[in-house]
Amino acid sequence: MKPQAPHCQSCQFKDSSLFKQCHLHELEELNESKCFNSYKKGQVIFHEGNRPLGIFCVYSGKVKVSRMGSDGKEQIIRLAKKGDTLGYRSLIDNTKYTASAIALDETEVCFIPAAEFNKLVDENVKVSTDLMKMLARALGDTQDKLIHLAMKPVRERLAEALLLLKSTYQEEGKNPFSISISREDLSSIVGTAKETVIRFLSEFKEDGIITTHGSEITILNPEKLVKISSMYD
DNA sequence: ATCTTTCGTCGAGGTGAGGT
DNA sequence: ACCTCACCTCGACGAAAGAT
Repeated sequence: MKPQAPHCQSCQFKDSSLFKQCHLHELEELNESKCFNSYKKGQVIFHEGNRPLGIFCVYSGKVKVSRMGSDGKEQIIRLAKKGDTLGYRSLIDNTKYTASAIALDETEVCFIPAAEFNKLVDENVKVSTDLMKMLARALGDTQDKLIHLAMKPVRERLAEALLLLKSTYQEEGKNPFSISISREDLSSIVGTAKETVIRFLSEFKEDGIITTHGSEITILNPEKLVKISSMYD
C-alpha cells in the first residue's frame, strides 16, 4: 500500500521546520507542488555530483549524508532525522550536490521543487532569515567536526559519534537509547576503519557503557560516553 | 635507537536473514 | 534443509608517530 502524503498545512513538523514562518497560503502552495516518496534502506535520495532540482524534507526514517573520499572510503558528514531539511545548500549555491543522501532505514521524504522553494525564499523574509540561521548553524557544526576529527583519537570520536546518534535519533521517553547501525556506517561517521570501531565498541561493552545485539547498539551509560568524548576538549 | 601506543589492513570464522 | 550473502568479530601483523 502506498503511504499517504502528509499535508504541509497540518504536517507535524510544520512548527519546527524551515517553514514554520510560512503563511497558510504559502503552505498550501508548497503542498500543491511537493512530491512524496518513500525509500528503502540503502536507497539513494540524491546523488553526489547531480544538479539539485529542489529540497528534501524528511518525514520519517533516518538519512545519512555522505561523500566519497579520494581513497574511495565513505565519510558521513551529517545525519538527518524526521523534520530535517536536506539539499538546500547546493540549491542556494546553485552547484552540484557535494554529497549523497542515503536512507538508513525505511524513510519517507517530501520533495519541494526548486522554483517553489526559491519563490518562497524571495517572498518571505522570515523564511530566508531562518534559512540563513540554518546555514550558519551547519557551518558551525562542520567547524566543530573538523576540529574534533583532527584533534581527538578514535576512542573519543567513537564516543562522540554514539552521543551524536543518541541526540539525533532518541525519541522522548525511550530509555535506554538503542539504534541499529552497521559498523561500516559507524566507522564512516567516526572516520576510521570498521575493525577499529568494533574493537572500541568491545571495550565500551566491557566497561558496561553499551550493549550490542547484532547490529543494534544500546547506550547504557551516556554520562561515561560524555566523559570519554570530552577528554580532549 | 628503542620501546610503546595507536590504528589500519588482512584473513578467517561465526551468525542471521533471505532466497530456493 | 541448504546455500548465499552481508555483516560482525577477533587475532595477527605492520606502519607511523610519540615517548624515553
